[in-house]
Amino acid sequence: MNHAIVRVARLHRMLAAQLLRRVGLHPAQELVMMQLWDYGPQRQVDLVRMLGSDAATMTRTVKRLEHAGFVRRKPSPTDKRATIIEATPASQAVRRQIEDIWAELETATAAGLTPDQQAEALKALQQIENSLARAAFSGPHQDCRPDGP
Amino acid sequence: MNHAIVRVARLHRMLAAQLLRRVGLHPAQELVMMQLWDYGPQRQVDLVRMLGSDAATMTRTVKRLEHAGFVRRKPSPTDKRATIIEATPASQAVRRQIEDIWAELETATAAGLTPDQQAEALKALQQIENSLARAAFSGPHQDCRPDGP
DNA sequence: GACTCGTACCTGTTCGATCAGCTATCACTG
DNA sequence: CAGTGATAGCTGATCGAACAGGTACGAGTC
Repeated sequence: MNHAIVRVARLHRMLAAQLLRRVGLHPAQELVMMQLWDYGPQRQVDLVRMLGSDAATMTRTVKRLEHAGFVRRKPSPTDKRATIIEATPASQAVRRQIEDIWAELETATAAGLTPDQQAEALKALQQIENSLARAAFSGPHQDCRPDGP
Repeated sequence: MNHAIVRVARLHRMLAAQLLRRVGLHPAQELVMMQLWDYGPQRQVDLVRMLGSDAATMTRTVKRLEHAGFVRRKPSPTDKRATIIEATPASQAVRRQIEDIWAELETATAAGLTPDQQAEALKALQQIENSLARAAFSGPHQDCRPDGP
């Protein structure tokens, strides 16, 4: 199963990259945009939390998106540590395209599976996700001892 | 399904990285080693083909593995372009550990699924892999026309 | 032997993921 | 108010993934 997951992951990512290049985005950047479009302006930490990403990665991703003109940053009025990220009006121009790409990806993935099989596969994936999350986050404690002094 | 695949992929990779750090390897490096252990010395192209990776990536991965003492390179006796990669005797010391890690990963992944469900999930993954491969490699042809002159 | 074409590999570059280290701010406590 | 710890964000470094471009060799052709 490991090999299968690795290969599916790579192919899925590769196909996503291929499709996204049409609009000049890289994988992971479109997730940020979709998050912003769907839930409005928010802080980087919120993006990190929602996308399960990393703060350092998010910093650079946002920087690139800002440079490309897709997002804008403004200081939070209530917390001087935080910056609010929002999608620019210009970014709305590609929103539709990205949603189409996402749908195309979904179609390509599900091709060859009956609706029933799709539902089953989705359930299995979610179960696997839960198991992996448990193993990844609580498994390695091993002892719950950081490292001493 | 897209989101599920992305999350599972990330978690799976994260867990693999976590486990592999014990033996000082990074994700993808262990795939090369397992390939070499299972099928013996071979050329880089063969590794690339078997692992579905990229020639450039393989060059650097092999370089790091060589630097770490896990593999050795020797010129092919029959083809002066090619180099043969082989696992060093020293690498055998971690073979068992890596196989254990792989098994642990498999266990963590399958936890929460009955054997029947595992078989179903594996079949679904393979079907998805096929569909994605078709979409990724023959899909973007769009017309099979390179670009003219 | 010179040409051409494909193959095997390397290098440079860009991007995502992650770890470690750093600053600024906030919230809480004495 | 000063001290402390948590939080938000940035930067440097390393590694994998992928693309583009380049070198060296092999095989076939004329």
